[in-house]
Amino acid sequence: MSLMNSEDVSIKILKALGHPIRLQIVKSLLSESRCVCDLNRAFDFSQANLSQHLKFLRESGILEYKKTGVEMHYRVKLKNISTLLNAMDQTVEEYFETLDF
Amino acid sequence: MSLMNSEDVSIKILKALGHPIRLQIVKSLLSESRCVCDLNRAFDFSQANLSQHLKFLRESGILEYKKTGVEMHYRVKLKNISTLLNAMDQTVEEYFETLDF
DNA sequence: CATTTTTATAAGCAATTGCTTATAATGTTA
DNA sequence: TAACATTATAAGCAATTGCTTATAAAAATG
Repeated sequence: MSLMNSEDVSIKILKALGHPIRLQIVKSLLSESRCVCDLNRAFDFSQANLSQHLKFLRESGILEYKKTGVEMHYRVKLKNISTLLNAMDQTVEEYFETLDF
Repeated sequence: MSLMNSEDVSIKILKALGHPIRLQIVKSLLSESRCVCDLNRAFDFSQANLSQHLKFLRESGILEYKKTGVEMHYRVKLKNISTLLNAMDQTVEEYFETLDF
């Protein structure tokens, strides 16, 4: 796992963000940390599915968590993800501008 | 295809970039446009494989091409991809800084 | 202590992705 | 025009991904 080079890390992060559920989770954690139960109430995918996506995001390095009693509190570990997602929004805006109609 | 909303576009772009070959192709096109034959010589994946990845990148909106004789010249259509990839590099840097050792 | 809440993980399966091989189509050149 | 160069696409298959259902473990509560 620590044998990863820069390119591996890039790919891992891009893959992690390149899924609608995971992107939604990350966005919802940008401003504040939340426990799994909270996320589970907010969205309507199954608990198992949510947990699996959280695992993926953890392993990509994007999220980290802290245990408090039974609850697991997740938050964004990489501050730069915020900048990255802003750049993403800009790119999407440009995408729509380039559409011929 | 034009029924895509912002989130769909984000996902499509992230998925397109989230593959080592495609990321490599996009990076190699950041500074200049190149024909497929050129890319085919530069990298060592099969012509069919290269062509399929180019199709994916075209359909994500990231690349565009122009036909000149038999040659197809590809280039980056979304200028913001450059900013996005810079943010990506920053994030990767942060990733390595956060590693415990 | 039995029950409930919170979370993770494993197993199984359908859907998607990615690659190879083969073929076709369109220009170019001898 | 025959051979070659450039590119795209289709078919087939293995590998990966994503979901559901089921189960387990740990902490909180009655």
